[in-house]
Amino acid sequence: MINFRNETYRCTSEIVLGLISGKWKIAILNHLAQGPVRYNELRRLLPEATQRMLTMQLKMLESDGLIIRKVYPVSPPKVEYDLSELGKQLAPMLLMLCDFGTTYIESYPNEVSYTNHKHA
Amino acid sequence: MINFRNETYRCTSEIVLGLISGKWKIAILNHLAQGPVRYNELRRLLPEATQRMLTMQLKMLESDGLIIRKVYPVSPPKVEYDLSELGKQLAPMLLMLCDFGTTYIESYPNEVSYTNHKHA
DNA sequence: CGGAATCCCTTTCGATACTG
DNA sequence: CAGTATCGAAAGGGATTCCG
Repeated sequence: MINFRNETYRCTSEIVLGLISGKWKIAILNHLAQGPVRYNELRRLLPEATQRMLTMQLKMLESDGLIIRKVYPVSPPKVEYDLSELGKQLAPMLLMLCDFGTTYIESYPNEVSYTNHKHA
Repeated sequence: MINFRNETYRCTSEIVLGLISGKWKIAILNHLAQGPVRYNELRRLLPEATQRMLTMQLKMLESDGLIIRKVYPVSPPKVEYDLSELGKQLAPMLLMLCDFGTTYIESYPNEVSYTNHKHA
């Protein structure tokens, strides 16, 4: 058994699930993989995320050490989010998750469909 | 965008998170990786899981096609759970999750401790 | 033996409005 | 520009009891 930050886990994989589980975390990490992004640009990239949720997910990713929040002391304010070194190491794992997901849905072809956008 | 079973996803990895997120799913899958297990043996292996939760997680894994529930029409009843072919394909991915988890907690050595068991 | 049913609490998430 | 604050709904999970 593993005790980490006052929680008990049976496998380190359970810790990782906690790191990336959250409505927008994967989407955020995938965007940051292309390079640093400003807050409002993230809002534009994830139009269905409420401001509250986006901020919450960013705060969790930051406090878990996966991303870095950089504040530029200018006016108007400028805040940029970027992957940390730890966050960059996530890449191959996220890729495997995608790969299995793709394999998985191919087992259920008539339950899948694709759309370019979903306008709320 | 991907539509799968009436849900919208931005990446197939988000689907996978849904498959394995749940209090006991990882633990169940890890045990089943050693071979088929009966219901009450799972209860013994996961003493902290309530009967209700264990049953719920098993039902989800089964309806998602990752495990197979085999009922033997004998008395007393005998039910065995086993990995499906899809479930067996999870192995390398789960291993990567473990690996990243191990790497991750090594970045925070003084927030980790280990115990053999946790007796409720 | 292998569950299902009920009740309740906690966490997560959405909608909306406001701010330095 | 980049957030907070407040309220309430929904989903996840625990405790307990009952059943074929």
